Amino acid sequence: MTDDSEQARLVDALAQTAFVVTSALNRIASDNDLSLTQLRLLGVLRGRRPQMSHLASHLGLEKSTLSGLIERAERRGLVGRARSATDGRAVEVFLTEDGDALAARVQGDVRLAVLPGASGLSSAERNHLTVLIEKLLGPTLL
Amino acid sequence: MTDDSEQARLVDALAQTAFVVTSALNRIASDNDLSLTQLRLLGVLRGRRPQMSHLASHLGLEKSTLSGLIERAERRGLVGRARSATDGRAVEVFLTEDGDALAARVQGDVRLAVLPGASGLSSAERNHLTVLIEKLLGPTLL
DNA sequence: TATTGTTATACTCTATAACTATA
DNA sequence: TATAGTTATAGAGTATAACAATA
Repeated sequence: MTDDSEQARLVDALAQTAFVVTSALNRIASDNDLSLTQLRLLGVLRGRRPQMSHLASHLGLEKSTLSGLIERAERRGLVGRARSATDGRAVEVFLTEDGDALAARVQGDVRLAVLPGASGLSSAERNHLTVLIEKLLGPTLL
Repeated sequence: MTDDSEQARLVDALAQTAFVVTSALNRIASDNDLSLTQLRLLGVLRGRRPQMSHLASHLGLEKSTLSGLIERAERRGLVGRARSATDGRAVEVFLTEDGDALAARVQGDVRLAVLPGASGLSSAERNHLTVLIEKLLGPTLL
């Protein structure tokens, strides 16, 4: 096999992985009345209490986009906002009790969704796959 | 390592792969003034001339969603629509010359984007990774 | 009647630009 | 002046429901 077609096959496999995993995440989000972005938001907020600005850059969103996102999540009772005690301009975001419970449920759903696919691999293969992915993503992050 | 934490690590690696690859695809799409959905659309249309209904189910979209998507792509001169010769209800979609050229460029960009990450792996590792991903996605598709 | 596609409507996500308040 | 956040505006993507044309 030439290096070129190897490359193409890996690219296709990665792209397909992205679409399949994203589809699964989208379905899980939908089943819980969430968008994919809100699912990410809940995941990021577990155990954290970031400022709006930090959260925006972590999610790769504009601050105005995040304002809207948080506004809708807050209206649904999933997150709360509080003025920072040390910086009068800053606002901290946190999960409510309901939001944390939902985040926990969603995380469980995600793990369940991967189970059937993973069961086709041996334990050694799963570990090897994990290591290879980590090695691929590690240095340059594409 | 317990099976549970193995599982969690694989799930995390897959989710991270999805986000990283999706981010890269989004950036490439943006650089070419496309949305991620339009990038997918161009990829799917290369060398094909599907009906609206088939295209919608292939992309996992509602027919009304696809109508809007195609309408915008058509307005930009990337795709065309034509009534089916054999079924007066059906509409076929195809890439214009401009659309095909853009699709080719985008495909090249995607391959370039994966290069740096892939270069951290040996040829044998790349092939093994590809095989494992294909095995994971193959049977159940999550 | 069933299928194919479009249109109307509504909501989320997204960005840019203008604004307010604080540092 | 610079930073943190919100609001106004606009456009894309998405779905549901109602509709028209064809099978």
